[in-house]
Formats: sequence, C-alpha cells, structure tokens
Amino acid sequence: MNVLEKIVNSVTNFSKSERKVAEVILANPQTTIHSSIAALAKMADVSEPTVNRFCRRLDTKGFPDFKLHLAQSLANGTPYVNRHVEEEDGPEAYTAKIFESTMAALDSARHNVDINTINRAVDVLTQAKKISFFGLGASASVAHDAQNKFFRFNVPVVCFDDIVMQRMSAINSAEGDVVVCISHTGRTKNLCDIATIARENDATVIGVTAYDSPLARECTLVLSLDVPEDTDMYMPMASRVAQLVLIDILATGFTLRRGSKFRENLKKVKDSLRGSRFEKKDHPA
Amino acid sequence: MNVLEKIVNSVTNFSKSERKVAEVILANPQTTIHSSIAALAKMADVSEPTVNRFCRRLDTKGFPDFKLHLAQSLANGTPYVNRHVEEEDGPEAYTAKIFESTMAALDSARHNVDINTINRAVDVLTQAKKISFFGLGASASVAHDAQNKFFRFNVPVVCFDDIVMQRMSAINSAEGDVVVCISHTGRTKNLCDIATIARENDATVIGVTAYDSPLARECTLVLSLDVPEDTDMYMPMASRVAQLVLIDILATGFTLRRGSKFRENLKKVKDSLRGSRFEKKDHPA
DNA sequence: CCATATATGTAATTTAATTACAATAAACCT
DNA sequence: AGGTTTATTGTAATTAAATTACATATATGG
Repeated sequence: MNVLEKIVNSVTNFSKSERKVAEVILANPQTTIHSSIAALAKMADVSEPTVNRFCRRLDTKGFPDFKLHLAQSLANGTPYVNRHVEEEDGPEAYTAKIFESTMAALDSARHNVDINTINRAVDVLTQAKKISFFGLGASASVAHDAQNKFFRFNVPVVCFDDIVMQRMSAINSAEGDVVVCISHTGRTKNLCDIATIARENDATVIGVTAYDSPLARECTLVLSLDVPEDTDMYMPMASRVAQLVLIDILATGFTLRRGSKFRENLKKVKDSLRGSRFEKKDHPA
Repeated sequence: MNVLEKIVNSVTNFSKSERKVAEVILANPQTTIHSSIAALAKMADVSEPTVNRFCRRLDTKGFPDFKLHLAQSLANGTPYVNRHVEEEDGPEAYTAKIFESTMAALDSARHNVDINTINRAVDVLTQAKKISFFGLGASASVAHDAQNKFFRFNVPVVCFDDIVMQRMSAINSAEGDVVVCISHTGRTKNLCDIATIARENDATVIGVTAYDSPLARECTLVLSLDVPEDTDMYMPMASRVAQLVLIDILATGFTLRRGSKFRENLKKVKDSLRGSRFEKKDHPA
C-alpha cells in the first residue's frame, strides 16, 4: 500500500510528536526524500529517534527504507486517481489522462481480483464441452476477443452479440457447457435472462461483471473487477480494458493447465496464418 | 528521465567495472534498492567507491540518492521488464505477470505515441463523411469496439471483419471517407490490399499498426504504438489492449473537438439504453 | 497524589557512505 | 618497443548518518 495513504489513514494511531512528523512529510514530501533524518527532525521540531520510530510504525525498516517507500509513492504521479478529461484539454493532456486512468484501473483491478475464483474459472473452462461468450454493446467486442483466443485451443467456442442467437444458444446448452456472460454494470436485462436460462439448462455460468449486480446473482461463478467507472455517464473505457486483461488471464491459465502437448495446437494455428502474411523484414512487391 | 533507461542508454560511457555494476542493477533492480553500497559492490565484484562513482555518473548525488531515483523508476510499472509467463506459474503468478506486462506495455506506448499524429487523426475523423474500421483476427474485435464508440457520435460508421465485405467497402469509398486499418504486425496481406484500394479511391487511410510495416507504407497517417510483443509466437495480448486505448483516445479527441452541443447526442444514446437495464441499486423481480 | 505506563529526548554506538590517496592498468607518443 | 601520461580501480581513513540504549519527562489510572 501507498505510504502516503498509510500516513493519512493511521494518523489516529500517532502520538503528538509523530503527528508533527506526519504533517511535515505530507506538506513537503518531495523535500523529505532528499533530507537526512536530522534535517527532518529539525523541521518537525522533534528528536531524531522520534522520526525513526515514526518510520517503524509504518512498517518500514527505518528512515532510509521509509524514504524509499515514499519515493515510490511519489513516483506514481497520481496513484489511484482517475483523472477525468476536461473540456479544455489538448491532445497531449487527454492522451496522457486516458493512458494514466487506464493504467490506474488495471492496477486497481489487479489488487481486487480474486485469484481463487480465477483458478476455479480456469478449472471449469478446461473441462468444458463447449464454451459460449455473450456480451452486448461494448462488452460484445470483449466476447469477440475471447472467442478469438479460445478458438485457438481447439475447443468448441461460440460467441453471439445478437440477443436472439444468444437466447437460442442458451436454451440449447447442457451440462458440461460453460457460458461466459460479460457486462460491466451487470444490469443489462437481456444478459441476465441469458444467464438464468443457461443455468436452468445445467450449464455453468461465469459472469465477468460487477459483484452484487443482478447478473452476478444469476451466475455460478463471478469474476468481479471493481473498476470505478461510471458507464451510465461515460463511454466504457477502462472497464472494458480490464475485462480484456481478465480474458487474457483466463486464456493463459487455460493453456498452462492443458500442458505442453496441447501447446502444439497453438503453434499449428499460428503456422496456418503464415501464408496470409508478409514475412518479417520483407518488403511488399 | 527514468534511471533504468538512463543506465541502458549510457552503457557506452561506462568503464569495465561500471558496466559490471550496471548489469547487476538491471538484473535485480528490486534487490538493489534494499541493498547497501557494500552489498552491491560485492554482488558486482567491484569496490565500494566504484559503485559510488557509478551513481555520480548518472547525475545523482551519491548512492542513497541513486537508490531513491531507482525506486521511483521501479514504481512506474516495470519498464523494460516484460515478465513472461513460465510453465510452472500458478494462478497468482500468471495473473500478476499479465497485469504487469500489460501495464508496462501501456506505459511504453504512452511514451512512444506521437501526439501530433493523434491530433491529425482526430482532425481527419471529425471531418469524415463516413468512417470504416477494418481488422482481422484479434484486431477485428478492436475494430468492433471502435465501431461501438464512434457509432454513438451519430456519424456513419461501418465495421467489417469479413475480407470480401472489406474489399467491397474499400472499393466504394470516396474522397472525405476515412478508413482505419488495424493490425499489430502490419503484415497481413489482405489488410494491406484494403488500404491500397481505399487510397486509390481517394479515401484517407489511418493505420493503427507498426511503424515501417508493409501496411504502414500504404497509409496516409500511421498511428504506431510500439508495444514489444511477438504476436508471431504468442497470442496478441498487450498489443491489442494498447490499440483499444488508442481508440479511446481518438474517440475522446473526437468528442472534445465537436464541442458541447454535440455531447447531447451522447446523452441521447445513453438514455436510450435505460429501458434495457435494471436501475442502479434495484433488485430484479 | 502516587504508581505505572507511555512518550520523548540525550548521548553513545554502530553502520553506512564518502573522500583522499595509492596502485594498477590502459592509452599515447616518440 | 619503452617510457610517459592519463584514466581506472582499489585500500584505508574520514566523515556523516542512522540506530540503539538509556534517562527523563509527561500523561494516565487507581
């Protein structure tokens, strides 16, 4: 966890002198990392060992170690801060902001994702007779991507972005089939229906969606990403990137689980593409 | 500038012993920031003053200051360290690695992307009579996503992942039309053809592809991302995420350029979804 | 109001980093 | 090639910084 946040959060556990130290650090963090313990002690008007004790209370090895942690916190420009694009932003500004907030979202997702559920999802997927990916709107392209990945594994995969097709497919599902429903909000009615229907037909339903959403309640397994993005107001951006990374993770887990002989399949798929591509370093006629 | 980059760049200015130090640091940067100068000297098999001189050569005040800079570099994702998934990795390991290397890729893309070209691409897109997104394989889902975004702007948008449709569409393009071709490698023959045909028919062709690739040569404008990923060997993962973020950026630039009255359109699209969704905090019947 | 516990500071000690200088190795010039 | 100069590296001494041990002060509960 970020040291700066930690200081703010545990300010109640601090003693009077330690609080003085905290204030000085929060006021000039950049100066702090270039100060000696003596200089900082003077600034906070406390003794050197007090500063040292302060550092230890924050679970660092000592003052130098504390400075290291502080430096790392400061390096992350704006950690966890989802910088919103403003009306008057120029290309440079909005490009930077979008990259940064996407990265912040991934970082947050990484810390919140449940490894156990991922592992179980991989389990389920490797044993699936057939895998279906369903999504609507922005999540449809994520479903497409998932199809493109899992198709390489030589497993029966389907993907529909059409409600009617999704319904028919869900109705036809049977035990051993896995249905993956993708929705950031988890409040898309049609997709909830799909999940319900699939479950009624004994399929295992994996939801890539918000925890505690209507869709989540219909799923056997919920992979929640917890990306703070209001897709009711803005276009889905970071949320959908996180979903894609999750798909990458599932696909990776899948290949690893299947073992080495299986990986020859991937090579075969890759080789089949060769004819349709220009060779590397080759120039077109 | 990033200290790690600096080390790599100025490796030529180093003496023999300094190079030994550089190698050790690049190999275990995380260990370095928690080591004393003595420990590092021993690891690199040089004397302590040599390490100190090494730090000074990189414009730091000394060893502790160098560690601070290094810590800051490491905090920004892990530049240059594209961690590959290993056969024996468990769910925890591969999940972390995929998140991290995706973030590293975005960080690298952010620094390499050309703002000017983005600005010009936005220019071109805002003035387009019709926008077409074409991609094949993994890039097809990126094209889909782009369609989903630009469609909201009430501009004629098409997206095909079928070669024949792409060809027909390209042949029918005319001046004022914009064709966006998406391909990580830029070596997919069919897509190069599409770009050529579109250009012959006076359309503006934007390539989201590798700089200096066959496809890039056929485009009017090239948005290069420079994500180090070998899609000949592995499944496209980070590269495709970077492409999506680029699309997000173009879409954002688009809305900003169009001004406020235009944004009402977005609201309209959003509102139209309301009926198909469960209300927030609402529980399904 | 005393006893105990907690917090803070002073001084000593230890550890780490830097400097000054010597030795070695490399480059350069007759 | 051999001597001279310059750059590189290491050893030992010095200095600076951080930590520990201990003493004092301040607060807290009976």
